[in-house]
Amino acid sequence: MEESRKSFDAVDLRILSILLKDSRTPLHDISRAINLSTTSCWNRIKRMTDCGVLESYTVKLDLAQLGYNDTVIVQVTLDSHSEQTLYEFGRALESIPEVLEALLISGDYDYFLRLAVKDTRDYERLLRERLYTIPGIRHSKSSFVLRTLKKVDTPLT
Amino acid sequence: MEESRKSFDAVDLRILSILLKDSRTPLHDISRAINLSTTSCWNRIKRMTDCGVLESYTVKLDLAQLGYNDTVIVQVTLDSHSEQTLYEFGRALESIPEVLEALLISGDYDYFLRLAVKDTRDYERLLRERLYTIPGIRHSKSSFVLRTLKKVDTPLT
DNA sequence: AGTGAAAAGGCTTTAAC
DNA sequence: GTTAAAGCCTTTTCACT
Repeated sequence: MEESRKSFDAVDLRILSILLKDSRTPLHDISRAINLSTTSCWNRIKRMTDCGVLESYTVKLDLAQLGYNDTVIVQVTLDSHSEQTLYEFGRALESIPEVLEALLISGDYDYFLRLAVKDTRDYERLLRERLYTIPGIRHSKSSFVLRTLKKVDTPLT
Repeated sequence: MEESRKSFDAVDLRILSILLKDSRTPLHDISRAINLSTTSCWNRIKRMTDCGVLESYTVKLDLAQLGYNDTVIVQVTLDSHSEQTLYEFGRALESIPEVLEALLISGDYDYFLRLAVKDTRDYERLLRERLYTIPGIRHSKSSFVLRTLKKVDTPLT
């Protein structure tokens, strides 16, 4: 973590794009794809790792095969909007594995939650045992995801 | 892609958990962490790759460093809910890189979109030039993400 | 399913240009 | 920015339990 440059050229982006599709693509293949030596590719990847734009290497999993067949969007309104309440709400959500995403939203001082649940029974249990036990929830509204039209992690193509 | 078993034991999940944190963890380190030979680890990973639960190896990027500082949630209602309209809506969203997520939701026949934008000007441009040009949008409501309390990809710890 | 050990291949560094 | 080469580490295969 030495460099902190924040400019990336088109070649950098092409490398990231390749790594997004398959992070185990050999350097040799990357260098051929973008017409650059393997050493240059390596230096660019190292620079992007050091400056943090390339945060980590990970895997993508099929949640359905792990039993998580449904996604639920829950909109929540809290009683209070103090920093204290927000902090405790965040802490509580952190400890619930099924809460994949929790966003504080402008406008109505609402929260958007995205949950991964096994089925409707699991969803009901989660809401009753884990979510509604969090103090300070004034109101909530759930929507089941019927279809995922698109899901990507970055605007990079 | 030969096997299609859909049962995974605790050891499989531990391997996935390690790969989620760092997909470049050497097999040797994984095997030490779970008390299993490298070959067994390799066989389990291969099995999970073949059956598709381990979809792909990828990287996590820092979107802010790439210039995408803001996230916007857009809720959309369409004029028609026919399969044809849905299909064309999905196609149009597919071609907009900034649309990271598009979900068809139960209840009001609404869509949830999650957009990555550089700033408010970029958001305004995106809405005016790309989103509102899609035919069939009856109504939309935007919310800026003020804070991300939590964001993970799986319920696995 | 499991193991250890050998073979194959990719990563990383260095050096010279 | 380039190529080339060496050493190291990881992945992959194989023979066997």
